[in-house]
Amino acid sequence: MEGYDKHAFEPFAVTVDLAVFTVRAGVLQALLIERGQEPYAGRWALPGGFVLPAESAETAARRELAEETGLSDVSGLYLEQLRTYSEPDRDPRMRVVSVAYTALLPDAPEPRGGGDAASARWLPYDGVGPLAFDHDRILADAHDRVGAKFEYTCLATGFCPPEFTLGELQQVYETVWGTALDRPNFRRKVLATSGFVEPVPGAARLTGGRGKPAALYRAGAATALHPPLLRPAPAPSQPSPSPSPSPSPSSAPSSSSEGRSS
Amino acid sequence: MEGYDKHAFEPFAVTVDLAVFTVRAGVLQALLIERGQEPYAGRWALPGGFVLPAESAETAARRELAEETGLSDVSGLYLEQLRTYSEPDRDPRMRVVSVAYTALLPDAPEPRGGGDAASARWLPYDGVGPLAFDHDRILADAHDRVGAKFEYTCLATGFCPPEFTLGELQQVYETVWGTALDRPNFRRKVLATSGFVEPVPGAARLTGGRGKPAALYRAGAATALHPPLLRPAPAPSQPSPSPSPSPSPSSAPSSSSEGRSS
DNA sequence: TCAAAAGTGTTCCTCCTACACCCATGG
DNA sequence: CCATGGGTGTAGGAGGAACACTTTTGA
Repeated sequence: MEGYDKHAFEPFAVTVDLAVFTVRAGVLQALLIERGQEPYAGRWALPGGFVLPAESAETAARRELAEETGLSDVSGLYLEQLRTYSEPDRDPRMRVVSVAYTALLPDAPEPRGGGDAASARWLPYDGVGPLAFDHDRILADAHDRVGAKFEYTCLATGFCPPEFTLGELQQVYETVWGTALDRPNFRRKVLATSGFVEPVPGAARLTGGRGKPAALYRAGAATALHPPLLRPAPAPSQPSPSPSPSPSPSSAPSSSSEGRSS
Repeated sequence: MEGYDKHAFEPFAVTVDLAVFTVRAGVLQALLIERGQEPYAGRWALPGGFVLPAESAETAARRELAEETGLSDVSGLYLEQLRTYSEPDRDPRMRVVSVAYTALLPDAPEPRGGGDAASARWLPYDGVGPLAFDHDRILADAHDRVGAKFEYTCLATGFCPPEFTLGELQQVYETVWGTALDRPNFRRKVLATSGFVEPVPGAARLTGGRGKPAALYRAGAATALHPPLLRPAPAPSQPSPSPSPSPSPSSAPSSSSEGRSS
């Protein structure tokens, strides 16, 4: 087991793949690029690239994220390793082991990638067609993980701009989970968790013209939620999403993705 | 980004490292091997090895697990990918990217490795000296993850033999968490979660001579815990008698991992 | 008869849920 | 004025923590 020899074995390529999410107008969107070459030419795929010899996978992920989004400063963004995908046949050309990362962006600028990405675009997560390679599974795994982490971490503020209202934060939760939440209770839970959000003194914003102006908040220093903010249990037998009529025409509840992989 | 060329880049070695735990006599133990060569000669390290060209990382992990433990059938064991460690300097000899896995064994046989392991042994997790490479961090990450998963999965039965008593299951929890639990409440929680354990009809075992014989249970089919079995909040070093919101923000007890990267 | 460990019951308190209700703003 | 969305209050219930208590065994 100690016989290291740099070229005694078939070389592995090590890459990173990025599952980048944003919430815009109540819709969960993923950053995807269109492939120009075989295999999977014309299909959408996750952004990513090779890990360079002198950098860690996380450094590579952050570099790729900056290239694909065109953002100059990605240091404040949430970026977390998801898991590694290593099936021998996941890339038909050669052996590629890919370390997948999940990233969250606030209401997103158009990618307009400064990098080598052919055409990077935000696409709605629901109904995104079959992706190249095993990227469907990676994206679904990332979504599951984000949804689960919403329950017991302060992750959701990663989808929000620097200053946001509690209504916007709630909409982030509802979009990612695909369920409606009770506004008064959501409000109390968030405010009761010290360090989740902190008020911006005196500031308020008109939220779409009508209605009372909402107070503004910033993300706090906390990273964990004690106690957790559990999502409502899905109705077991009958998957009808909402028994009560929701007059809001915006986001369809999108009863997708309640199957954990792994 | 599409320029694949098998030898155009410095080759990466891809390995798996195994964090294998067991609970014996109320002590959490980890499977370690003693290194015979530089670097880190004489130090303890995690078992592991190269991923072969035709196998996935998970297959490699299962193969290594069988080799190091000497068990012929490792198909029923819990084995889960932990995360990937890819710092460029984590192995001084060459670039090695390692996919770490966590495995759980019931009260363990001596390793008596049939494989190439120099000397594999169970060592108590607490006070295990500095390990080779970054294996300290991997082992600590694995421990954190196992502890966290105990809260919302049925993982703990992976430490138990095929038939076990609730007292033994509770001792597994107490050993991994390092806290004492209330026996009546623990019992109720476990039995209230359908599919966590199922009784073995009519069977009972004398647990150490004295005391009433305990009923025996098998692991059930469930894999998730709803609602979760939360571990008691670590006692704050500063007991604040006031129920008013005293901002004690930090209180990150030990979690050496799993933070937001900034 | 005592110690030890399994198993049961009960009380109190916290948190979650669900709604009802008031406040501010634009049309 | 009313529709819309922000913000507050409150009653009921489910679940957890703490602890008293009974049962069954070996010494």
